[in-house]
Amino acid sequence: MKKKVSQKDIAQKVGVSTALVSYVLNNLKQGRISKAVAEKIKETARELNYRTNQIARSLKTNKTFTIGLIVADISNPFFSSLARVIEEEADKKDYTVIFGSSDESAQKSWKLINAFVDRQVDGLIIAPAENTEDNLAYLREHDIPFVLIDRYFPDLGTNRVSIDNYQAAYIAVEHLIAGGNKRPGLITYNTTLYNLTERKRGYLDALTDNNIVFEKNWSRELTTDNDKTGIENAVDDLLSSSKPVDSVLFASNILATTGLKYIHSLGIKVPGDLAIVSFDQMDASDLFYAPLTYLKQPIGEMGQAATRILLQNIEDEKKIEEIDMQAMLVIRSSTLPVNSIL
Amino acid sequence: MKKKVSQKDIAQKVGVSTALVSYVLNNLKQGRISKAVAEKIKETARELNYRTNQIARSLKTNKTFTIGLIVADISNPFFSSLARVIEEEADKKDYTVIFGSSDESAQKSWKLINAFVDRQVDGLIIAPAENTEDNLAYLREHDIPFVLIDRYFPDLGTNRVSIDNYQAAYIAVEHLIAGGNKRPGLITYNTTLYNLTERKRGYLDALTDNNIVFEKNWSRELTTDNDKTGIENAVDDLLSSSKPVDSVLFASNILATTGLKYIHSLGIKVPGDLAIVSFDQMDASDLFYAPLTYLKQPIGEMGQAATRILLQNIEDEKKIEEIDMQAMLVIRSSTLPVNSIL
DNA sequence: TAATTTTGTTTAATCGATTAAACAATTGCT
DNA sequence: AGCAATTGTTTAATCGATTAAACAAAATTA
Repeated sequence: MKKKVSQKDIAQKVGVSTALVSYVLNNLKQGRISKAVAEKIKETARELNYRTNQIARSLKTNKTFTIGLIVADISNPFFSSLARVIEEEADKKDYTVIFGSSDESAQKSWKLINAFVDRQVDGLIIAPAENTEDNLAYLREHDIPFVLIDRYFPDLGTNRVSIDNYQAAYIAVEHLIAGGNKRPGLITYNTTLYNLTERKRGYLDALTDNNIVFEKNWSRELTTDNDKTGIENAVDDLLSSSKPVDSVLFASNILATTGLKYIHSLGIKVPGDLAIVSFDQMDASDLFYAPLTYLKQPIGEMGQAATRILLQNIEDEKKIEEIDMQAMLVIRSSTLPVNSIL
Repeated sequence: MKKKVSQKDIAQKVGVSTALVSYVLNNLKQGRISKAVAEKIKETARELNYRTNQIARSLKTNKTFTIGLIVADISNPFFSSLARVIEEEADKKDYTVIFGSSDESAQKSWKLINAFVDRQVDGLIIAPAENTEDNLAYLREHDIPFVLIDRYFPDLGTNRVSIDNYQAAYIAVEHLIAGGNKRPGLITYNTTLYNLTERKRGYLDALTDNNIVFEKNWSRELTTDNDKTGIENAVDDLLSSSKPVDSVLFASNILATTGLKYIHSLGIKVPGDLAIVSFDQMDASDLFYAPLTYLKQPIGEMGQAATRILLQNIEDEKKIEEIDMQAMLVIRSSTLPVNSIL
């Protein structure tokens, strides 16, 4: 095997010190170095296929040009789309991304953060799991820049990029009500994650503001592991009460996909028997006979903003940015007004 | 901010040399070190919240416990699912994954490989783009272990994990023919990537072996950028000839999703007017009135195998493994026999 | 011409860990 | 007691780059 070429090798071949090699390859000390020597060094570097050892450089410069990305699950299309955008934005500034999935577990989260910090990442983009405030406090104490994405802790005042989930859920439910639905249900997760509590709050307030009295069995909160039977039971619950819901808001793409498959298998007519709105884009529903009305998150902009903020924090200013974006309600057949159906 | 704690800090506090600290923290020189000192060092490390600087360690040990993952597009569910598995397997052995999307471009691929190698990754898992044989030759020359996934170059004899694409396409087309279809079409990519040429070969051979003479306008090859109009035109082409196809095999999940949406919008009945088989699992079609018959790749096992082989190659043996797995034909309504429909 | 600047390059410390080799102090053996 | 083996710890080199500071030679200035 070809063993790795170091600056020392170049220095020896050209007959100069390694300092000079370093200066030339980094275009430093511009006015000082003789053009001839500089050229010879560059040429030799090319010739030997020299590549700088980033590990060595990082040790000295204390900069790795690497950022860590922690999401709940990289195989979830929402997060993998974010990852794609983040990767691209990072790449533009020559940063590389290392990633990990927390599975919504505070413990895994902590493990990942440590693994990344041990690797001296320059910063992190995190979709934080529940009860990970201490993780963030740790990062803060150690002056490691980070940006939260999707969820956040309103009390912490950290960098963050998210949508206004209250508002999103609110308009979704208003839309359902406007369409003639009198008993909108909610299927969400049992969690204190802010994005989801906000979704629930938006749902409840939309009911109240429209003079609808919320009934306890209109809503179900599931474990975050997206257990299929759990979701199916929740659907059953909402539909089997004596006064079943006439519409549902699903609080995530996975809930909606799984729930919809089940609803479909039960032969329930959408939107006739049940109107449906979901969070997040999903290919899955484009082919359903009644494409779902959904809340579209601006994933591209979120990823770009998060990366921009992180890199700014890394490179210089320590200004904290809290960015709220708007989700867009994309109206399709799954919520066609009840009247227009009959 | 709390500045970082090094072994030196521990050494000073305890009053010993850094060598001793290193030995203790790595559980080396077991019999030699006095229990008391060892305990004190460990305790002080805990107390100071010491974390080892992996960059420094890597420089010395020439090992980063990092692997690079290069796929065509991390936001493609096929690849993000693979990524998830790889991440988990890697994590079990304390490896971290850095990733990048090549967009099927040899140039981006090369850029990514260099970025990763500069960061001294211990190895790579790659879904190689077209014309990247030289990239792989480079890795080989430099003794950097890698495993190809999904696609490979049969002449190179590298580590690889893939399915038998010829066989997969073959059984899919046989299934179409057995169902009464006489003019199966193919929508695939215009590429020399082995997995796709194999799919085409399987398609053609299945026709021949069943005494069906392939006609040129049964198949379309598209650019790998998954351009929507391109896909729609291809569907138009296959369906608009004087003797249109009666069934289609889509060579990827994206082609199938996009194609199916279009077919649906045209009001074409599946499988009545057109039977459909696609490669790869897609939520998207579960909700279609005729769930698609598809070729299911064993993503979990592929990811596990790839990671296992890579780590083995990294840690010791240099044995080359070429693994072919089987895709499973999952038969659903989109290919119900023509007769049973009429 | 002597003193000063400028130009071109080298020296050597450093980043934070690892680790072979050296060393000193005990302990064991005969 | 005398020598070897064992135990406990330190010294110092090293990984590959960066970079402040030193130095020597050439060019400029007075």
